[in-house]
Amino acid sequence: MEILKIFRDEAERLLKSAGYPGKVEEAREEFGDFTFPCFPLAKERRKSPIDIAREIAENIEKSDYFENIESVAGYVNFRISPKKLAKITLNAVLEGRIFEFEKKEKVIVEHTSANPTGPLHVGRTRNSLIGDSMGRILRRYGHEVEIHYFVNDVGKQVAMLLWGVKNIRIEEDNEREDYRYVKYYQAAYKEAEKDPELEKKVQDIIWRYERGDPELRELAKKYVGGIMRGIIESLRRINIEFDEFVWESSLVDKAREILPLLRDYISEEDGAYYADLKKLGIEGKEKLYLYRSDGTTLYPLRDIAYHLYKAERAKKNIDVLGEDHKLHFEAIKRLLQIIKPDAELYALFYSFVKLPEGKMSTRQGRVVYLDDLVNEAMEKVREIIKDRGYGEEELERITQMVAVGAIRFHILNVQEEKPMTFRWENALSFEGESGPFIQYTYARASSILRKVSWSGEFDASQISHPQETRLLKLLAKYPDVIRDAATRLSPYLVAKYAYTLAAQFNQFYRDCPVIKAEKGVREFRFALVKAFKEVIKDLLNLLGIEAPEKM
RNA sequence: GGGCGCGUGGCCUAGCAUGGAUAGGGCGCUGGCCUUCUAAGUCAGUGAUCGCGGGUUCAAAUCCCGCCGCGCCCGCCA
Repeated sequence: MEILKIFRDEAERLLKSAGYPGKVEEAREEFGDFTFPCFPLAKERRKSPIDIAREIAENIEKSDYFENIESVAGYVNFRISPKKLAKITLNAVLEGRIFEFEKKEKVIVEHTSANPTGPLHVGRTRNSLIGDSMGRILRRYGHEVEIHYFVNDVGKQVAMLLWGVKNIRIEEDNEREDYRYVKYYQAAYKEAEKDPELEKKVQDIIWRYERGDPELRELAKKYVGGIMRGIIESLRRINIEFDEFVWESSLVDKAREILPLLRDYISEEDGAYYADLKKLGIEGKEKLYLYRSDGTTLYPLRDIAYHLYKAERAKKNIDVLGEDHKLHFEAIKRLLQIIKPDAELYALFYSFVKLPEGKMSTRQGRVVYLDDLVNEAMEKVREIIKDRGYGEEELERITQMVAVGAIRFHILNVQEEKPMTFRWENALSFEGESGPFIQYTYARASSILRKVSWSGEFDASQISHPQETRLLKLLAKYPDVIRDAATRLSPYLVAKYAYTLAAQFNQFYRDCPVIKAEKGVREFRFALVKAFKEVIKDLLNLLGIEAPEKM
């Protein structure tokens, strides 16, 4: 239910009946809510914009949707009636209608899909958080959403890991599996630097693994499976879960089957096959190899097989991908659509999280692991709330919520394609534009409602304070924000809005006493606080952040 | 070299898709506000040639062209 559209439509209806049909725009607050710039009309009407605006304002019909319509410097400004707004908005929120969107289609969101060669680091986590939040937003928007992780157990990286497991002896301690096994991977790469022959041995592992070599499958089950368990555990700590894990090795046969379907676009070279991207209208690369001359498949082919698998299950597919995948994605999409022309495939690209000293790399051990970030954040939160008289269990619970809130918000609050540099002091900031700020605001609202008993009745005409109106106007934007985030595939829009809304509530909180307000006003404010609480809780949920009643 | 993305106060960031009225926030720094619903809050001050140069327009951070800087991609890796 889009609330502002009701007012926008009314403004445009009034303009039309005044003889000046057109679109209104959002106005800066000091001028009103909607504005109609008259400059473009000046030429055709042979009048100055100022006169046109004045004429409209003088002749326009009155409406109880607007408390004021006036002309200022060539603009016609409309100011929404607070009473009308309060009535529509509060009812929409409190009856839950504001959260309802049209039922849409099935969507698969694939995210993270990190190589299972070691623990998850913060660089990769941006992918996970964007994907997870995107999934939540699409679900809220009415889609039936399924979240996928594509487990890359076939490629060279995993072959390196397995080579390491077989050939390098490492003292294992009691660390979690992902931390234990990554050492084989790192050691194998060190070995590869010294020994150029290793490349061949790894190719042999790839070949045998693809053909289902039992010993290698067994090893992969233990080591790749173990690392995956670690990654899943790390992600679970920050509220991320998946509906389906698709193992790449399970798609090798399917990958071989689809090769002939692409035959018109494929050429052979020494027994290897590649797609001619130029012929497909894709710039940046000529030959995309799909099949090695030794008879093993290459990642692009397996990826097409996977996308075909997904396209058969859902009309719409969204991949969350690092910026390095742009060309690959274009190619995959074209090739997929040759096989299945009605497949709808979209990508949500993001830039890497770097360290001040450069790109994160598991191979080189230059990383900040997600678990370390979570641990640090928890320690810092614990330090802040340890003397607030919470019981042990509650303290741990709040600590966890706030720490995760800080991390998730920090990463989600930036436009996805903007490069990010990880800095501890920023990631662990709990003040200002941060997750804990919003959670704290939620706790304040909860605290008010906890202290009163209220029948649920209220009178919207009791609206009296500008801060009440401001808060309502922002609440009324909720449906537009969700629609934008869902259609533009941009979770950060939700993060920005959540912060703005919380900040607005804090101003209301400062200026408008609720519990001590006189009868009538008090009930109206209860309703407003309750509405804010509902909406901000939903927004936090879309960001994967829990809303603490106390903190 | 070609392609894609990013460039906004000391630092981080919104606005750019759909051009409009003094470019919003946050961090930092300075100074206020707890006898009233949680001070993880709030108020005031500080600080911006919107990378550079042209063009289009009544109007450009926003659109177009050229250039510069940074990142990413251009592999029988994934």
